[in-house]
Amino acid sequence: MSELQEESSRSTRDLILDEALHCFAERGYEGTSLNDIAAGVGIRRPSLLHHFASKEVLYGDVFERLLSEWMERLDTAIASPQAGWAKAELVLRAGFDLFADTPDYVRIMRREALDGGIHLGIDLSATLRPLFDKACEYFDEQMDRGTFRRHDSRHLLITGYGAILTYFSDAPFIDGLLDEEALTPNNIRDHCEHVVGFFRAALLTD
Amino acid sequence: MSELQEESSRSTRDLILDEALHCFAERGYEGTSLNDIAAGVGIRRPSLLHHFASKEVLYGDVFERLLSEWMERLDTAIASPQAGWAKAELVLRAGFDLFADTPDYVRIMRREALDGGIHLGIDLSATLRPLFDKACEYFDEQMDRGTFRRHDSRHLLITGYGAILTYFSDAPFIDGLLDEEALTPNNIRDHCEHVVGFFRAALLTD
DNA sequence: AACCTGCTACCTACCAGTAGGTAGGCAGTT
DNA sequence: AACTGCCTACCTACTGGTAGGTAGCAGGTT
Repeated sequence: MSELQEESSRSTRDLILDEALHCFAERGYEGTSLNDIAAGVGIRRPSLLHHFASKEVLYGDVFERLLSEWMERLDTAIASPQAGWAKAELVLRAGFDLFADTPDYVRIMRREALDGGIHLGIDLSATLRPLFDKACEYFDEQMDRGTFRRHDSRHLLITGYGAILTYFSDAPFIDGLLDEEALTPNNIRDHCEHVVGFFRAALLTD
Repeated sequence: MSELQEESSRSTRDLILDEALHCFAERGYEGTSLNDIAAGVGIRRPSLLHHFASKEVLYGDVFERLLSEWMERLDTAIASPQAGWAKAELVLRAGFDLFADTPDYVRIMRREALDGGIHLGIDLSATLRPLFDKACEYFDEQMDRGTFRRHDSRHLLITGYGAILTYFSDAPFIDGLLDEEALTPNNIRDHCEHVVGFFRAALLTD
């Protein structure tokens, strides 16, 4: 029953989610008005509020979609049967691809990290914590058996998180430093290769 | 003449600048109202606007103070007579100390990088560009003479920028990952040591 | 000493504009 | 008849900014 209605309803819902994601990523939670989002979709604000009870709820739904998509893609990368440096490199590249594919997610994520998650009902760190812990275990294991040079695994992961995320989140700023667009496919690839090489140099002793 | 008047005037001005820095760092440009700042100082909004022509001007002045302080401290670190890895380590540690001393500056800086500098009259990248280029030259030189392992100096610097800045800007988020406060003196020192060790491992071949 | 002038720092009261959110109506589908 | 998706019209709260007034202090004139 009402398959078409649900179809069209979900479609509008998704259009709103898409536009909201883009606006929130571009200008932040406070910097984005419901009018902006509604206008981007081509409807009026009250019509938007027909689909989402409030601005907060909309923001939460945007973030939920982000997290589920990221978790899914990262989970498959982490579950790969590789081992040693090959696996670390694969996850690193998967993260890079993920961020390159979803730059708006990166920026909204960074804004949320900056604000400490005040706009979210959920606890962001707690959601990502299992992945973080699993990664820690992996690095500790590798370092115990001498495959990797010894580092503090938790700080190592935070350093990696910052190094990768920043290139995408601060792209406008980096544009000015490089005198060219940071987010062209070529430059993204270059930076990816650099980060991979940098981490290999820091972790492998050969 | 009127030395006392100027004294008290500058004092209020500075109180406003301090409070504005903190509010803008905490909640961003749009998330901060002039009422918030005025209330923090203990005056009314119109009185605040007596000292600063507009919200934009106030924000610009806050940022100007930030930049001049950062540039000054970094300049002296860069001008040190050290060489090779010792100099890189010294600048790295100076940057760490600088950020640890001024966490509000870091957060407002990161917000500005995220937004691409739309709130600022000045071009942020252009201001920091000379330092960036000088650092690039230095690394290139070291790599040419074989002191450092070969990396792309520009991407290397961006990686370093992200790795250091993130620890401070995303502190609330990192708190949740570490299960302890990221910005305690002990944890800051630990992360600094980690980053220094990580960069040494990546750059030195010994 | 008493007075006037000019200035700074602050105030209350108000402006137009915009924010998020609600009420109620209308057209089309089922 | 009931429901959906969207609309216009409206509300209250708050935004940045302005108008106009007041208290207090400095310097000069009388």
